Amino acid sequence: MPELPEVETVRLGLSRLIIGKVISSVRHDNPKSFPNAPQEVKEFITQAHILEIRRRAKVLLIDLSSDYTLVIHLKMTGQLVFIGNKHQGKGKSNKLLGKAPKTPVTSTLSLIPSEPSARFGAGHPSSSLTGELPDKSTRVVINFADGSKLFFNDQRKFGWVKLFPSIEVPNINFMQKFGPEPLEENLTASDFILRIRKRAGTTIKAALLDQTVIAGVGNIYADESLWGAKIHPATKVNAVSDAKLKTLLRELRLVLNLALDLGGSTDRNYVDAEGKKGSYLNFARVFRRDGKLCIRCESEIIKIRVAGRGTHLCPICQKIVEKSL
DNA sequence: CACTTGACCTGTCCGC
DNA sequence: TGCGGACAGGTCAAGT
Repeated sequence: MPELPEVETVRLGLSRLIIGKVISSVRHDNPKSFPNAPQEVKEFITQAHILEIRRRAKVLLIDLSSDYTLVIHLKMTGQLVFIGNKHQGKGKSNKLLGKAPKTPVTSTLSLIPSEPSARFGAGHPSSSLTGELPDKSTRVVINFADGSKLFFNDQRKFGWVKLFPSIEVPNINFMQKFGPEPLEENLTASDFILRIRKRAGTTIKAALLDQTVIAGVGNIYADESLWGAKIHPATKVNAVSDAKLKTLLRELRLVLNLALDLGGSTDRNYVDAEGKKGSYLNFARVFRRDGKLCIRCESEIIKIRVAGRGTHLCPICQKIVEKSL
C-alpha cells in the first residue's frame, strides 16, 4: 500500500525530522527485515549522521555521512515512524491506553514487548494512529544520539532495510530496472506510450503496475487513474488508443499529486513519519468504493480481479474494448 | 521470451 | 463465542 505518494510523504517528513541527527545504535529483531546488517557492518552506521533522504519508485534511501546508504522498502505494511525525545516539550507522547511499557530496548533480540499496545486508530477519528512504540510489529529501531528514535514497523515482514555503500546504490539490480518517475517533468506522453506499449500482450492495469514500465504506481493509484481516463483495467494494452494513454498519464499525475497533497492513502496500516494517516481514500473515486455509486454516472462501482489484484471500476464509465487497434 | 500465478507473512473479517 | 478460510497487495521466483 505504500505507493509513490505514501513513500514520498514519509520522505518529506523524515527530511524535516532526522537530517543531521547522529545514529548511536541500531537494533533489529529479525534478519529478514535487515538482512545484511551483520555485526561488522554496524561500524558504518553508528556515529554516522543523516545527510539526505531520497526516494526512487517506492524505495527510500537514507544517505549517511559514512558513505553508506540505508535502502528501505516498506512493501505492504511497513512504517517508518519517528519518535522525538520525550523530555523535549510537547509532541509524540503516546498514551493511548495509559499502560506505558517503559521497558527500554536493551538487547537486540528482545525489543518486542509483550504488550501489543494500543491498536491503531482505535476509536479515534484523529489522524494519529501510532500507539506506544516499539510494538510487536517493530523490526528495526534506529537510536539517535539525542534520544530520539526511528522505528521500522512491519506487520507482515515483507519490507526490509538494507545497507549499501552509497556509491553502489545506482548499480543495485532493482534500482536499475525501475522505469521513469511518473511525476518527472521530462517524461513525455510519447515516452510513456512507448513504454506501456512494450507490454502489448497484457492488460493495461498489469502494465501500470509493472515497475519497469513506470515506477511507483500500485493498486490504489492504478485503479484511480484508470477510472479518470475511462479505461477498463482489463483492457489489453494493444486495444487502448494513444489518445487514451495520453489521458491516462494526465490522470495518473492528477491522482498522484492529489494524494501527495492529502498525505497519501491509509487503508489500514500506512502512516507517515509522524504516525499520521493519509486522507486520500476519503476522496477516492473507485478504490474500496465497490457497492457505492460512481460520482460521474451514478452506476454502481464493482470489484473484480485483474492482474491478480482486487480491482475497482465503474462498469458504465469504463467500458472494455475487445478489438486490437 | 512474455506473461501469469504462487509464495512470502500476519491480522482482520465473514460465515457457520 | 470460536474456528476455518478467504482476503489484503508489492515483489520476485516459479510455472505455463
